[in-house]
Amino acid sequence: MVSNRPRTTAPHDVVLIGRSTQQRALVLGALIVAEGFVSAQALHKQLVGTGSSVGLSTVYRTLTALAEAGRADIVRDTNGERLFRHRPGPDHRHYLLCTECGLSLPVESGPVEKWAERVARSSGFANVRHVVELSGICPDCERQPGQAT
Amino acid sequence: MVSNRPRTTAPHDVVLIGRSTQQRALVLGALIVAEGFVSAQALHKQLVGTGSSVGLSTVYRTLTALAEAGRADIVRDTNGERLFRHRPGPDHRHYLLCTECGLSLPVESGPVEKWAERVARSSGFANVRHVVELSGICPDCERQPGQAT
DNA sequence: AAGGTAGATGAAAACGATTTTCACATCAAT
DNA sequence: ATTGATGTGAAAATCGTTTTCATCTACCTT
Ligand SMILES: [Mn+2]
Ligand SMILES: [Mn+2]
Ligand SMILES: [Zn+2]
Ligand SMILES: [Zn+2]
Repeated sequence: MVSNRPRTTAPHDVVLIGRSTQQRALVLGALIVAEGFVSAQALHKQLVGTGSSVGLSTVYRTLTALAEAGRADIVRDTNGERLFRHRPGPDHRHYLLCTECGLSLPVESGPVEKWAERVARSSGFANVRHVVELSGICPDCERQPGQAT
Repeated sequence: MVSNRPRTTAPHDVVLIGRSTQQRALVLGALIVAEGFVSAQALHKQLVGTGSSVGLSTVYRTLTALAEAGRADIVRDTNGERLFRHRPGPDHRHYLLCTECGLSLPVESGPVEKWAERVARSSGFANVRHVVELSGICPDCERQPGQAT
């Protein structure tokens, strides 16, 4: 039983999905820096803008893989576009998202978790998932309309 | 002040969005008969199959209008496809949806409504909406896998 | 019962996000 | 270094949905 821990270290953290490539490190790094929900396209534009050219397909593939590995959350905005957010810990959260400026506020979700579990148990359904998204206009945007990017 | 109530009656019910046309009656009728969540495309196929040819654009337009008028609920399935369901009353509900067969079960959502309202109030956000979707495998589908349409 | 017109329809094209293809590059184990 | 599995990316394909625009129609006014 020889130990075989990794020999290389990546900028932020080692990508734990498949091989460790430069592109995956870049995407993960950008996602972490983003500090909130971002679309694959926005992330791609930003990467290209910074000179770190990564293919759009690779951005999509990496984000999808991260989400499947539990390292990213996904929500859908009103247009059906998927927004990704880095999830540092293993904890599952819900956010209140400003539809004007994109600000996302983690909210206390205990009650809704308990409710979802109770409904799941009493229904007889198996493998019950839930999607809970709150959205509105944040105080800042409410005060100064039409200031968004 | 002369009263001007409608002079015609439609098969199921008068469509209360804009003009009353044959196509809208057909779409609404099909949506009601569907008895659950259906996609615009499925509804269109069914209408064409029954000989009642209605344009796909019209199906989309009608369903969107119904939803905006509060006469239909919309959920997004995992692929991002929109599913519509007729809403008879003015009450707002949430459903537990079987991802295998499409069965939808209305669930008791009092706690989640209260929670959403409390979060909205304490956040300072304006015009807060919520999307709450539960999905899983219904007992029947759990028992006999791969029986779906 | 016309006539006029804002509103509705539908076939086809446009859209836009995401996925797939496939030839080529590169990671990592030997 | 060799090598085979894996990842990459430009371009094309998908696919649900929206838009366009020429044509039609519901329905209000004469
Ligand atoms: Mn939750
Ligand atoms: Mn609700
Ligand atoms: Zn805001
Ligand atoms: Zn089922």
